Amino acid sequence: MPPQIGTDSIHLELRQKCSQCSLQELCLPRGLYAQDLEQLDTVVVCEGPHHAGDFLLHTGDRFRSLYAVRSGSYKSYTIDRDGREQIWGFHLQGEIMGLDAIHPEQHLCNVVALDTATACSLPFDQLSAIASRLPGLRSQIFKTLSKSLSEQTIRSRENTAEERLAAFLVDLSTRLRERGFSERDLHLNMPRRDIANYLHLTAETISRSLARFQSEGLILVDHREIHLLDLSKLTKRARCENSAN
Amino acid sequence: MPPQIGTDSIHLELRQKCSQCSLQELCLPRGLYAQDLEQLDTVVVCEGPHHAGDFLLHTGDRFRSLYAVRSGSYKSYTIDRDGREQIWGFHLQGEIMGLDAIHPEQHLCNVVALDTATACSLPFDQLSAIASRLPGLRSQIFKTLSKSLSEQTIRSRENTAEERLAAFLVDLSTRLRERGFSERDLHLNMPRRDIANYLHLTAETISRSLARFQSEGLILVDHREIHLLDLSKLTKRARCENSAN
DNA sequence: CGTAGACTTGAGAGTCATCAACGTAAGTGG
DNA sequence: CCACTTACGTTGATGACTCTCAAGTCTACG
Repeated sequence: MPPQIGTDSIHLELRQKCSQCSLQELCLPRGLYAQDLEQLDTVVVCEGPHHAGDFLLHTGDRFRSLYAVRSGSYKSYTIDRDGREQIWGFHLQGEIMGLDAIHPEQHLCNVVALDTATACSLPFDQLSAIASRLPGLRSQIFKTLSKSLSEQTIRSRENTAEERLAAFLVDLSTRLRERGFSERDLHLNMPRRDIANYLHLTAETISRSLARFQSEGLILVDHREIHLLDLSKLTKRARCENSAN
Repeated sequence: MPPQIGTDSIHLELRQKCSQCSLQELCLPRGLYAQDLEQLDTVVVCEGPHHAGDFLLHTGDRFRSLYAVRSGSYKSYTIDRDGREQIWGFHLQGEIMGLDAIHPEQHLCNVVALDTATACSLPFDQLSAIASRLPGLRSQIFKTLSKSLSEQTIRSRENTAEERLAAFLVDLSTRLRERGFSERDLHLNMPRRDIANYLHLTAETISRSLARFQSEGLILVDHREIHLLDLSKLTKRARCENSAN
C-alpha cells in the first residue's frame, strides 16, 4: 500500500532529497542554490513504485500536492461524459504533474503509470510557503505553468495528422535528449490508440502516417521502437515551432 | 504616447487602485483582504486608452508585466512562420494577459485592442514580491495560470465545427454574465474570420454553422449581434464541460 | 495451440477547406 | 445624392483529409 499523503506517518526512507537528485536541472528545483534545495528536501515524499497500470491519482482527488516524475513515465487522462478516455499528456522524468488541479483544488485527471515508475509528491501548501521565501523557486513554478500553457496552445494549432504526429515524435525526441537518452531511438510505451487519442486522431491514422514517414525514409518503425532517421525533415513536417526549452 | 513601463516617470494619475476597482472580484485581486489590496495599488499602472487596432504588446517585447483588461477588449495573436495570424484568445474585463510570457521572459503574442480599451499593467517582479508576502495573491496567480491551462486543454478536445462554435458562444455568454452583461445578447466585436481563426476553422464554416444554429432556433443572427435563444441546447451542442468558474 | 489485443491495410462516407460568385454595408469623393 | 471602393458576410460546388467500418495479420501469453 502506498504511503498516504498528508499524514504524519511518513517514513524517513521515503523522503527524497532534491539536493542529491540527478534530475535537479530538469525538474522544479532548476536553477536553485544548493542551500535552498535543502528546504525542498524537507517536504518531498516519494510515491510508488508503481507498476504499469497503477494509479498515482484519480479524477476528483483532493488537491494536496504536485507530483514530479522521478523514474519511469505516466500518462494523465480524463473520462468524458460519454465515458471515453481523453489523454492530456505523457510525462517523463522531471516533469510536473497535477498543474491542472491547482485551480479547482481537485485533480481533473487520472494519472497512471505506463511502466514501473516513481514520483515525488510536492505538498503544495508547503511548496508555496517555501516559494514565498525563495524567489527562484517561485519563478520556477510560474515558469512551469506558463510553459505548459504556451505548449498546449501551440500544440492545439497543429492541423494535419502528419503535422501532429511529426510534432509528437520530435517533442518526444527532444525530451529524451534532455534526459540523456538517445534522441533518435524512441521506445513508445503506449499503444497506437493512446497516441491517437492524445493527438485527437485515430489509431488507423497513426498507423498510416507512420507508414508514410517510413516510406519517405524519415523513420524506421519496428512495432513500438521508432528510429528517427531524419530529424530535421521530421521537424519541418511538424511545422509548429517547438521552441526548445 | 503611452507611458513607458519600468521607468520612474509614472504620473500619479495613471495609478489605478485595485482597492477601488469594480472588477476586483473578477480579476487578480479576487478574494484578497482590503488591506492587502492596498499593496497592489502601489504597483498597478494604467495603459491606454487604446483604440481599435492599437497595440498593447508586440511579439518579442521583453516581459516586464502581466496585464489585466480594465475596459473594452483585446485579442492576442502570433504570426506563424508562413506569415499567418494565429489567434490565441479574446480578452474581456478582468482577464489577465501575458501569461505566456513568464516562461520565455518575452511576449509570444501581439495584443491589440478590439475596441476602445484600457489595461492595468502589473509589473511582474513587484507582483511576485507582493505575492511572497500574501498567500492569497500567490494562490490567485497560481490559480489563474492553472485555470488557463485546463481551459486550453479542454478547448483543444472539441471536435466538430459546431461543437467549437457552440462552446465559443456559451463561453462568451458565461463570461459576459459574470461581468454583469446580458448572457443572451452577444456583440461580437471581431470579424467572422477572427472567430474562425481562433477556433481553427474558416470564416465560411462559421457562417454556415451560425446559419444552421439559427435555422434550428438556437440563436438569432444579425450581423455581429447574436441573440442566444436556447442556452441549454447550445451548451449540449458544445459537448465540452465548461466547468463554470 | 488458441485466444485476445494490438497493429495494419483497404473501402466508403462525412466533414470541412478551398475556390468562386455574389450580396451587403460603410466610407470616399465626385 | 450617387458611383465607386473595400471589407465583410453568405451561399454553392468541389475535393481532400481523416473517420468509420471491416477484414486480416501479428504478437504475447496463458
